[in-house]
Amino acid sequence: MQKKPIPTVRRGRRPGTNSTRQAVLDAARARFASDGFAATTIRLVAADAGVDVAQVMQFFRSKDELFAAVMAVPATALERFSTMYEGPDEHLGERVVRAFLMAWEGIPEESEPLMAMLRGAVVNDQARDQLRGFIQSRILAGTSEHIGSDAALRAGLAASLLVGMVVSRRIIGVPVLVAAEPEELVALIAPAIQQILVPRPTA
Amino acid sequence: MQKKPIPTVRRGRRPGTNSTRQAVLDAARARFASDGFAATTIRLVAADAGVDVAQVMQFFRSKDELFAAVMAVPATALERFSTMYEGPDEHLGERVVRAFLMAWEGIPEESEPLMAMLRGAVVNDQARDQLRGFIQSRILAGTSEHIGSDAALRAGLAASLLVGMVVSRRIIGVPVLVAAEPEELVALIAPAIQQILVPRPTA
DNA sequence: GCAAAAATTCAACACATGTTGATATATTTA
DNA sequence: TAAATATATCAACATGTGTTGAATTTTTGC
Repeated sequence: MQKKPIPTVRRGRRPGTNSTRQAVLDAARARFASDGFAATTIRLVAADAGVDVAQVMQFFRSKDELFAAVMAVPATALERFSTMYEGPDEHLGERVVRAFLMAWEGIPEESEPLMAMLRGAVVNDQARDQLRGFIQSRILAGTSEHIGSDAALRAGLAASLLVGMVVSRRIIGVPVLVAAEPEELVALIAPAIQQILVPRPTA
Repeated sequence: MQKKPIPTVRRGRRPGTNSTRQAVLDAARARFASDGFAATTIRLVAADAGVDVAQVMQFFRSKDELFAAVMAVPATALERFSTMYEGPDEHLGERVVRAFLMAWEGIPEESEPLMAMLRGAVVNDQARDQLRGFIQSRILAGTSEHIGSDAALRAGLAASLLVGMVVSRRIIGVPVLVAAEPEELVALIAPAIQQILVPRPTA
């Protein structure tokens, strides 16, 4: 008797260095960003990463923790966000709009977690909490000196409107918005945001 | 031998008039609006309506068709929408913002289908298509005379921003926006929308 | 060198979901 | 009144999902 005829895939640990965990995380990030939380199945992520399903559970303990790991990344993206508020002047609106567009349309490593958060916010508490915090504090953090007593409302409002733009462009896929050049969008939206953030007429 | 001891619930058709179909539709509208498409199960809708699961399938043939039936209603809400553009003048932005707020915060029969559309748009093609059409054409339809060559982009953009406001207020639940009075929101956003819709400075 | 730990696959469970078929009662139609 | 149709319940199936446990191989720590 011979051994098993053709062991299609070897069973145990594979030789060499193991980069599987990162592969799983990358696959998950892409899936959560493009398919949303509910439609992303662990089996699909595993297949994308070329790994068994149980591996995903081994590294990250549950689907929720995998999602948390994916969304932990935006912390990086958000730092870059903050620096974009430096240089206080009357072009605040323009800088804010640019920051949003760049954050959501930059390199996948940074934009995908944001998309995952956005898509997930409808179904997943974790994502909704994170997005809520993002909307409420992101602009306010960088501009508190500029605005008056209703600063929080104005900042939250501005962020909300910009989230609407991103949603329409990246999730809903409204043709005119998808087709528009980023600079075209900046030119149209910046004055509006400026007007919301800075009480006085555009100056 | 007696008959069955206690037939807890009678089996066949019940006497009198049947309002079940409407009850199911109402329950579905409320569920889709508050829980979204994926999280709304047919069993839950049936329970809300006090009906067996199979009834739901009997009346509407599938979950998708039930959702379609729910979203067919906004046609009504959208007519009301159109009339709000009458009276062309420089307060266009204000009227548009008010129209959005009223549509999404009015009576449940009209606002719930819109919420269902919004929540569903992330997961369901049907909802996404409808929302896309809504964003692209709703404002444009009532304002084409006012704006210039890039009318479509400006209209789509304005609608997108307003959708962002509704999403933040009704779905994400951003505290400052939830707490704000509608008129407060109108006062802050209207000038911004006006500026986007009408190229010239606010006049 | 050897035992413990880590990485990997396979098989299966438990559960929820959309959907269907059989059956029973009421209403409507012929 | 008899047949056809509409409304209602129940039980079950097929499928997909997150999750778990056992088995197998490699690497690592002592």
